Amino acid sequence: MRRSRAFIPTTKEAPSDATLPSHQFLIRGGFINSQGAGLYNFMPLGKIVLDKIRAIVKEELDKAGCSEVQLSFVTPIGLWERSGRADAMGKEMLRIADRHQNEFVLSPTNEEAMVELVKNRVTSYKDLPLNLYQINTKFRDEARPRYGLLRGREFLMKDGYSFHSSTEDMIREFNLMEVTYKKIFTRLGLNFRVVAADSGAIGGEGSKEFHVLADSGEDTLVVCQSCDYGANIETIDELSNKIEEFKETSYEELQNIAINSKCACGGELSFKKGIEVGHIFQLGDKYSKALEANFNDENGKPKPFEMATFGIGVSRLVASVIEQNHDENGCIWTKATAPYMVNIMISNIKETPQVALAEELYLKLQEAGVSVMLDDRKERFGFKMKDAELIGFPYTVIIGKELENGQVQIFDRKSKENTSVNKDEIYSKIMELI
RNA sequence: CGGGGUGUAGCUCAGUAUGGUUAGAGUACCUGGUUUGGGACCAGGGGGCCGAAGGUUCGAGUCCUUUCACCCCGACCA
Repeated sequence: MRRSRAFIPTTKEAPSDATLPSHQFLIRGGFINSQGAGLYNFMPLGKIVLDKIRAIVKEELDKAGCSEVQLSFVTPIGLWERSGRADAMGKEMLRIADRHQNEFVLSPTNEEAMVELVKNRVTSYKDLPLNLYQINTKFRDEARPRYGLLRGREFLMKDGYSFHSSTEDMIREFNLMEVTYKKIFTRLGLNFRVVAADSGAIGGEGSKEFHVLADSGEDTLVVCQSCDYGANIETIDELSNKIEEFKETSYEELQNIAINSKCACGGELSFKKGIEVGHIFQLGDKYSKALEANFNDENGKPKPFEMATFGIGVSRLVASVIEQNHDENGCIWTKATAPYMVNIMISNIKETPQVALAEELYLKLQEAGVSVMLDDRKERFGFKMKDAELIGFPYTVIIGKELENGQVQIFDRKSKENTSVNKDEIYSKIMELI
C-alpha cells in the first residue's frame, strides 16, 4: 500500500477519554475510532490486524478438528426464554423489536442457538464428538463500557461449543482446546498464562482462563516463576469467602499470604496483572438438558449431550497485543499481528534516486508476498519516523541521505536500533529478518 | 445501577462566577514560498446551529427548566 493513498488518520494527540496505552495508540495510529460508548469502527489498519488474529484463531481451530459456522446475530427472544437466560442475563442483553413488535436479542453468546442448531440433526452417538465455532460480533450492554477495545459493548469473539457422548470425551476435548489455545496465543507472539478460573464444585479443572500479561490488566494473577502454575486472585477471594477465619482478611493481607507462600513446585510466587483473552469451560448437560437436546447412545437410549464451551476475545486481543507491547512512542506489533511487516520510508521524495530505490524495493517485496507500506508522502523525515513508530511497523527501511554512500538503514521498532545496510543487500536482509 | 464530572472547530482546550462588538487559541486542513535525518518556518485562507428542546431578557456560549450524549470512581462482566 502506498501511504499517500492509504486511509490512516494518525494524530499527535489522543482524545482525553483514552487512558490506556492500547486505547490511545490504536486511536492515534488510525486503527480504530469510537462510534459511541463501547462501539468502535475498525479503519483499514485495525481491520487488517483484526483479520490476522482471526485467521490464526481459525487456522489452529480447524487443525484441531473444529468446524466454523456463522449464527445469526439477531435472535428471537423465545430462544432465551426457553433456557431461562432471558431473565438471568437481564439488561446485559440488548433487546429490540421488529416492525411486527416481535422481540429480538443481539446475541451476547450462543449456547442456546448452537444447541438448537445441533438438536435433532445430530441424533446418534456415532456422530459425536462435534466441535462447532464461530467468529462473530457479540453485543453485551455493559453497565460501564471502558478501556477502548478491552471492554466494548460490541466486540468480536470466537465462541466454540463441543458436543460429546460422555464426560470423559468432553474432558478430552477440553484438554485439546487448552493445547490449541496455547498454540494460538504463542503464534500471536504473546506472553500469557493459563489459570484456574473456578475453585469450586468442579475442582478447579472445569474452567480455565487465558490471560495476556500486561500491567494494565484488570485481573490479578498469582503466577509461579518456575513452573506454569497460575491462579486468578478472584479464585482466592472466593475461596477465602468460604472459609470462616478468612472472612475479615483484607486483599493486601491475602496478597501477603500468597506472596510468602511457595508454589507446589517449590518456585517463588509473584503477582501479575492479566487481561482475560480466553476462557474454556466444561458445561456438562446444563443447556442440552434445558433445551431437551438428546442423542441416542449405544443402547438406543436418549441422553443429553455433554458439552463444553470455548471463547476467545478476538477484538480484545488487538488491544492486548498493544497493552503488552508498546513504548512511549506507540505500538510495537508482533510479527504475527503487524498490519504491515515492512515500511519503506522515502526521506525526501524530491530526491529521485531515493524514490527509484524505494519503488524498486516496494515492488520486489510485494512480489515476494511481504506485506509492505511505501511512505511516499511529501513530509519531512521526523514526521514520517514518528508516524512509523506510532503505527508500529516491525521494520522501517529508511532510504535517505546515506544513499549517496550506497547505504540505507533498517529501523527495528522493537529494539529501536538503526542498522546500516548496503543498498544492494537490503532486499535479502529484509527477507532474512521477517 | 449508585457517586462525581464534561458537552464550544477534526483533535486538545480557553471563554460561562458578574449576559452586551463579528465566539477564540494551539494543533490539524487548504494556497504560495522557504525547508528536508526525529511530529519545521513565514505569509495568506477555509472551517462552529457553543450537545438538543423550551424559557427569562432589548440582548443568552454565559441565567432557569427539561432532555440527550459522553467520561471518571465504584458494583458487575469476555
